[in-house]
Amino acid sequence: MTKKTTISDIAKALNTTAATVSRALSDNPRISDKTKKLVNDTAKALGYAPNPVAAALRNGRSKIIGVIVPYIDRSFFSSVIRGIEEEVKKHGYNIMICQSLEDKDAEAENIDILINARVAGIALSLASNDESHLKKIINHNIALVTFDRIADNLAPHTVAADDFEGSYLATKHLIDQGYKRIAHLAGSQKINIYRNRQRGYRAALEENGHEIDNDLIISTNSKVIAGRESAETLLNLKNPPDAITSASDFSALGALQYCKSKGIKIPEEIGITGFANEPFTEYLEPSLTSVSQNTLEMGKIVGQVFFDQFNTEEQQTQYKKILLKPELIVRKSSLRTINK
Amino acid sequence: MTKKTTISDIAKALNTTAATVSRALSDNPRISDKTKKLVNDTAKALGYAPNPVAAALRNGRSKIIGVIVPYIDRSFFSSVIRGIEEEVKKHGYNIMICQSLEDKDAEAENIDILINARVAGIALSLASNDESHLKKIINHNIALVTFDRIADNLAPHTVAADDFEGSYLATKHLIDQGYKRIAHLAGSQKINIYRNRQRGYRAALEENGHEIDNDLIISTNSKVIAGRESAETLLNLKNPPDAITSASDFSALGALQYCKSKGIKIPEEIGITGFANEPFTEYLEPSLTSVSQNTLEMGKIVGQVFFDQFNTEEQQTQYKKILLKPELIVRKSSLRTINK
DNA sequence: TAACATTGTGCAAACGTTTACATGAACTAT
DNA sequence: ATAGTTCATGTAAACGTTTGCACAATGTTA
Repeated sequence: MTKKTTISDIAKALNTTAATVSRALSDNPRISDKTKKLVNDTAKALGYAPNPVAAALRNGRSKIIGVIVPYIDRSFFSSVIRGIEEEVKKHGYNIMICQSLEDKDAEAENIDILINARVAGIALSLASNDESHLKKIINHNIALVTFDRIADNLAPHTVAADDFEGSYLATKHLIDQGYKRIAHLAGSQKINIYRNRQRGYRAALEENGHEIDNDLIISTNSKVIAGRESAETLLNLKNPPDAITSASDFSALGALQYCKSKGIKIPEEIGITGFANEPFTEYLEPSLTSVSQNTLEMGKIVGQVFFDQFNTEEQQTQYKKILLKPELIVRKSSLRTINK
Repeated sequence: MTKKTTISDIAKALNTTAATVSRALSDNPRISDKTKKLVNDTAKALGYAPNPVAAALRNGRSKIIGVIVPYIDRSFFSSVIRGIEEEVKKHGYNIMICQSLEDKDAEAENIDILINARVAGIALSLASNDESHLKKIINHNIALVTFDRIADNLAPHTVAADDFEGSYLATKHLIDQGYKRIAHLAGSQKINIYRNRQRGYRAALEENGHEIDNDLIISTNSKVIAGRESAETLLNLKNPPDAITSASDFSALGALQYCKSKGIKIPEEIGITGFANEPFTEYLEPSLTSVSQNTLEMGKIVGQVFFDQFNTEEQQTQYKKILLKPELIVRKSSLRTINK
C-alpha cells in the first residue's frame, strides 16, 4: 500500500512550501523558470500525481461531467455517451453516468446527486416534458447541456439531431423513388422529436406537390408490435399507401414484418424507411433505409459545448442551439430504381 | 447561486459542534437519541446535503466505482454497465466510465486516473492478456472485479458467463435437432472466452458420440465478413457440415447470409447458432438461435461482489470466481423439429 | 465517600489543494 | 540616499468532513 506523494512532499524535498509547488505545477507566471523546472523534476522523480479530490474540495468543482440518460444500454445513448467520454477525456475530465429510467423523479434525484458531487457540468437527455427541476442546476452555476430530448425553455445549450430534416430527407427520398402515397408512422406527439419528424414528413410532401392525407398518418408508439398493427391498418384502407416512412426503426421493422407476412414485396410494392439507424437495420431482409443521427458525433459535440463554455470568460449570454445534420442511409427497403 | 449548508451550519444552529453533528448523522452510538433527532430535524430544515468530495478527501476514498471497458457502445458492455449502475446506486455509489479501446496502455492510464480519483473499486473487462498493470490497483488496496475477459492470475474476484456451458448448450441443441456434422466458427484462440467456447463445442460432441473433425473447426475473427468466408470454406468441403455453431453472433450472421445467398435452406438444410444474443439476432430471417449471457444480470453481480467485499471485515482470503449460467435462446435458425 | 466506569459531547488535527495577502530582496527612479 | 516598483516566494486560511483523544457529568461499586 504505497503512500501517495503530495505537493508538501515535493516542497519538503526542495526546502520550499506547498504554495510554491502548487503554483509551479500550474505554471503560474509569478514563479521563476528555475523553480518550475526544479519542481517538475522532483515531482516526476517522486512519482507525484495530483489528488483531484482535494482540488475539487478546494475549488468547489470536480473535473467530472455528469451524464443522465433514460437507459444506458439503448444503442443511441451508449453511443452518445461514448462520444462525450472521448471528448471530455481530452481535457482531463471524466464522466459519471446516471439513468433516469424515463422517470422525472429519478432524474431529479440524479441531478441532486451530481450537484452534490460538484460536477463541472451535466449532460442530459430529458425523461419527460417537465424541465422545471433543471433550474437547480443553473442556480448552482453548473454548466448544462441537454441533448436529443432537449429542454427548450430552460437549458441554455442544446444539441440535437435535426429531426425535421431527417424525416424530410427520408420522405423526399421516397418521393424521388416514385412512391405516390406515402404514409407516416408518427411517434407520440407529446414528444418534441416526434412532432418535428411529422413536420418534416409533411413539409416534404407539400413542397413536392403531394397532398397530405390524414388517414395515412398514424400516431403510435415506437414498438415493433405497434408497427405491425399500424401497417395492417394502413394496408386495409380502401386506398392504401405504397410507402411508409416511420419515425422509429422499431415500428418500421414491425411494418416490414407485416408486409412480408402478407407477401407484399419490399421495395417493389411498398417502400419503407425507419429512423435512428439502429444497428439491426442493416441486417434486416431487406435491409432497412434509415436516418442516421450521427450519435457518436453528437456526443462529441455535447462535450465540446462544455469546454467552449469553460474557456470563454464566464459571462455567457450566447446560448448554443446546435442541430446536427442527419444522414439518410439508403438501403434496399426503399430502393426500386428499376421500375420507377 | 444558493450556498450549500454544511454540518457546521447545523452545529451553529444547535449550539453544538461539527463533530457531534457528523456523529449524529452517521448514527454513531455515542450520541444520544435526543441529539440525533435534533440534528436530523434541523438538517432537513436547513436542506442539508452531505458533500461527498469532502468526505472522500478525509476518508481517502470516494463512493465511486470505476468501470473500464473496451468500448462503451458495444451492446454487451453497455448492458453490463447498466447492471453495475443499478446495483451500486442502491448503495449510494456512482459509476465513472472509461474506455480502453482494446488498448493495454489506455487501460493502464485509465487505471491511474481512477486510482487518483480514489475510487472505492474498479470493474474491468481486460483489453488484452496482459494483466500486469492490475497490480497497482491491488497495491492501492482498491477493490478489483474483472468481468467477461477476466484476469485469472491477479484479480481476486471475477464474474463471467460460462462460455463452456453456453457453447455446450448450443452444440447439444443442434445434436438434439438431429444435425450430424456440426462445424464450429471459433474466435481467436488467444482469448480465453473463445477457447472455452471451443471446449464446450468439443465436449458436447464427444459426450454425444459425435466424432470431432478438425476440418469443421475454423478459427476466425468475429466479423460478419469472416463468417461469410468461413461458411464458404465449410460448404465447399467434400464432406460439408449440416450445422454451424459459431462463437460469435456476427460471424454466425455472415454464415447465415452466405447460406441464404446460395439458396441453402435454414434450418432445413443447415442449422446455425450464434453466441451473445446480440439485439439483431431476433430480427434476422430466419431469426438466429443464440446464447444469452444475461448481461444485465452480470453487471448486477459485479456490483454485488464489491459490496460483499466492503461489508465483510477487510481480511479477505476467499476470492469469488463467479460463472453465470448462460441461456440458450432457441430461434428458427436451428429449429427443425419437423424432419428430425 | 472515594474510586471507578459510563455516557455524551467538545477540541483539534487531518485529508491535499488553492489563493488572498504579506514579506523581503533586488531594482528603478528621483 | 529615499521612496516606489517589481519579482519570487512564504504564511495561513479555507474547502467540509471524520475521528482520536480529552473531559465533564452522571451513575455504579466497594
